[in-house]
Amino acid sequence: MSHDEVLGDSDARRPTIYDVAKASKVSPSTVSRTFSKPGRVSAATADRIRRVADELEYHHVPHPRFTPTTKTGMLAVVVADLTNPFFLDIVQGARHEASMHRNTVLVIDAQESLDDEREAVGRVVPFVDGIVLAASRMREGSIRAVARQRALVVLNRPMPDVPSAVTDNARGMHLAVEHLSRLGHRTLTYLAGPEASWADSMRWRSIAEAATDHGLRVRRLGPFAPTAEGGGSAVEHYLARPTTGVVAYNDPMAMGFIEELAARGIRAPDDVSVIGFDDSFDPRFGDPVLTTVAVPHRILGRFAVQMLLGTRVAPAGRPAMLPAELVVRRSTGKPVDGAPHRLAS
Amino acid sequence: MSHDEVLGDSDARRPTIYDVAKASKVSPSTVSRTFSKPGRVSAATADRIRRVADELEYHHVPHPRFTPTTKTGMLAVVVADLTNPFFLDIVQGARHEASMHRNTVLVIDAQESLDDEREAVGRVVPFVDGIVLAASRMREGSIRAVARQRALVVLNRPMPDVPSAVTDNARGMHLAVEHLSRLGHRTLTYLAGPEASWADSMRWRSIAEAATDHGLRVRRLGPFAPTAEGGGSAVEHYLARPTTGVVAYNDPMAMGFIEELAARGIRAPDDVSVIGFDDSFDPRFGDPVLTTVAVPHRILGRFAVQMLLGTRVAPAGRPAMLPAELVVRRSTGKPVDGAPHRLAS
DNA sequence: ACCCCTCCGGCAATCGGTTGCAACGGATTC
DNA sequence: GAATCCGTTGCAACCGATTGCCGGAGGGGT
Repeated sequence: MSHDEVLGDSDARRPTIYDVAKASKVSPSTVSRTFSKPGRVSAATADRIRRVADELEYHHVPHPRFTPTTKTGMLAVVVADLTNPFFLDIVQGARHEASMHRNTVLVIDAQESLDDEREAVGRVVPFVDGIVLAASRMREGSIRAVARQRALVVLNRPMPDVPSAVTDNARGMHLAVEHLSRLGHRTLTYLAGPEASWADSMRWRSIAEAATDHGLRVRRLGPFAPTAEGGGSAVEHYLARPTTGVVAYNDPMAMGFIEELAARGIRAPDDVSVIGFDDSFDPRFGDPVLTTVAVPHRILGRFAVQMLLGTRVAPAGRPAMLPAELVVRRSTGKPVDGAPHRLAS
Repeated sequence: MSHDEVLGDSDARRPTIYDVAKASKVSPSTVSRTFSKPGRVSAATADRIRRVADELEYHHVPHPRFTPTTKTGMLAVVVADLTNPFFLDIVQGARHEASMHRNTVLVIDAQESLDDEREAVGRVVPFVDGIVLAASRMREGSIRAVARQRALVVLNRPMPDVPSAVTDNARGMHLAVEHLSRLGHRTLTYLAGPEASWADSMRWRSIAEAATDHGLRVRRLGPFAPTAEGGGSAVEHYLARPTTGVVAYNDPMAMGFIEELAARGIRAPDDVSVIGFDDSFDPRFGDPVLTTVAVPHRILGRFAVQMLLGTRVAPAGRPAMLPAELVVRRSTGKPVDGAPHRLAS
C-alpha cells in the first residue's frame, strides 16, 4: 500500500498559512490564531489577514493536532451492498450503539467489489478508531493485515483470532429444511450467492446436511448475484429441472425469483415454496410475504460496535455466534400433486 | 468548534514509534523502516523491533504524510435517513460517479438529528476532499461555514452562492394536483414532513398554489415524521376531516398512511387517492403501487459529485434545477360518490 | 594490504498548524 | 520620569512518521 495508492496526488496544492503569512507580512502563528483563536488577534490585522486569505483562496480547516495516535471518534462500517436491507439494518444497529458513545459511523458501500473494498478500507484506516467488515470479500490475509493496524470486527464470516461474529447458519438452514420437510416437500433447490462469501458456502453445506438428515434431495444452482435481479435470472435454470422447494441465499434473491416466476404464471406458495435468508424485508411489503430465516441484524451491528469500543469483550479466539430462527410467512405451503413436474418446460 | 468537540480525548494514548525505538534501543527511523520499508532493515533487528512493538501494543498504520492540504480521495455524503430509499438512490448515484474518478464515498446517516449531523460533519471535514449534504437540517450559517472550509454541494435545498441542486418541486406538485383535479377530486390534504426541511415548505407552498389554480381546496396536516410511522400516525387526524385526495411529503409517509388506512378498512384508491413524493420505492413492491412525483434521484447524486470534483461547473450563484415528473400508478383514481364523508368518524 | 561496494542504522529535516513563552510598545499610574 | 500593565505579535518547539544523506562495519576481489 504505497503513498500514492492511499492518498490522491497533491499536485494541485492548496495554499498554507505560511503563504498567507508571507503575503500579509505577519508570522504564521498570527494567521493561525486569526482563525482558531478569535479575539486573540487585533480586529485590524485579522481583517487584513482574512482578506489576503480569501484572495489566495486559503480555506481554514480546524486542525486539532491530528496525529496517527489521536482518536477521531469515527468508526467505519463496510458493507457489500447498501441496497440490501440486511446490511441497512446492521448499519442502523451499529449507528445506534455508536451514537450512544458519541461516535460517528461512516458507511462504505463496497458494491460487492473486492477492489473497491480494499481501496476504501486502505483509505479510511488512518482516520478511524475502528472498522466493521459486515461481509468482506477480502482475503483472510488482507483482513488480518488491517486487524493489525486498527480495531476490527468481522461479521458473517468467522475468523480465528480476529474478533468476529456470525449467525448460526447451520441451525437456521436446519429449521428451513425441517419446515419444508414437514410440509411434504421431497426435493429442494438451493439458489447460491457469491462464491467469495463465507455465508454462501456455509449455507450450502448446511442445507446439504439438513437434507440428508431429513431424507430429502437438494440441488445447487448458481452462483447468482445476491440481488433481486440475480434471483430472477435463476428462474430459467430452475425451470429446466424444477423442485417443489426452493431456498435462496438471501431475501432479495428469493423475492426476485418469486417475481420472475409470477411473470411466467407460476405462483408461490401454490406451485413452489420459497424460503429466503436474513429476514431483510419489511414484512408489510411483498406478495406473498416471504418465509425466511431471520437473523438478528440490528444486534449484529450493535455487537460489532460494542466489541470495537471495548464495551463488550469478545470471546477469545473464536467467533461469537448469534442465534437464527425461522419466520414462517406466506411463501411456503404444501406441495401440490403433480408438482413440480407440471412446471417442467 | 473546539478541539475537544472535533476529536475525542486522547487520554488513552497509543504508543508511538519513539516508544518502540526507546524500548528496543534503536532510532525511531529504524522502527519506521521496519514497518514501511520491508527489507531495508536486517531481519534480526526487524524481528526484535516487531516483538517489542507487539509487547507495547504498538500498531502500525501507514501514515502517508497526511497534512491538512493533502487530498484523501474521500467524499462524504450526509443523508437524513438511510432507510429512506430516496437517499439510498442519491448515494448510489454519488458512489457510482465517485468511483469513476477513483474516489471513495463515506455515507453518514444523520437520522434526522441536527446534533448528529453537525457533529458528524465537524468530525469528517478535515479528512475529506468534499461534502454532499443531501437534505441538511443545519442552519444556513453553519452550512456556509462548512462551505468555506471544504468543497460542498447542497441537495434539495437552494442556497444562494453555495453550489446546490434542487428538483422542480413546484412543477411536480402542479402535475400531482392536475392529475387529481382531472380525476374529479375537489378537496385535498397535504401531509407535512419535517418543518426544518426546505422541501416541505416548498411542497406545501406549491400545492397551495396549484390548488388555487385548479379551483381545489387543500388543507395542511402535520408536521409528521417523514417515515412510514409518521404517515400512519397522520391517519387519525386525517379521519377527523377527510378529503378524497391526499398528497404526502414523501413516499414512506404515503405508504404508511395507506397501510394504516387499510388496517381500518379504508382502501386506496377506492376510498381515497394518495400521491407520494420522490418515487423512492421499488415499484415491484407495495399494494397498491404508489402514484408519486418522481425526481431523478440517482442523477442528483451524480450531479453533486461532479460539482465537487469540478467535472461539472455549477451555475454560478443559483441552484441547479432538475426536472420532476408524475408517475401514475395505482394509488389514485376517481373519487366515489359520497366520499369522503362516509369516512368521517 | 588496499580499494570498493553493499548493507544497515542514525541524524536531522520536513510536513502544516498549534501553542508556550517572551518581547515589544503604548497607555496608565505613582 | 520611571514602573507597571495589558494587548498584540513573533520565535521556536512540538506532534509522529517519513526520508535523504551520511558514515561505519563487514565482505570480496585484486
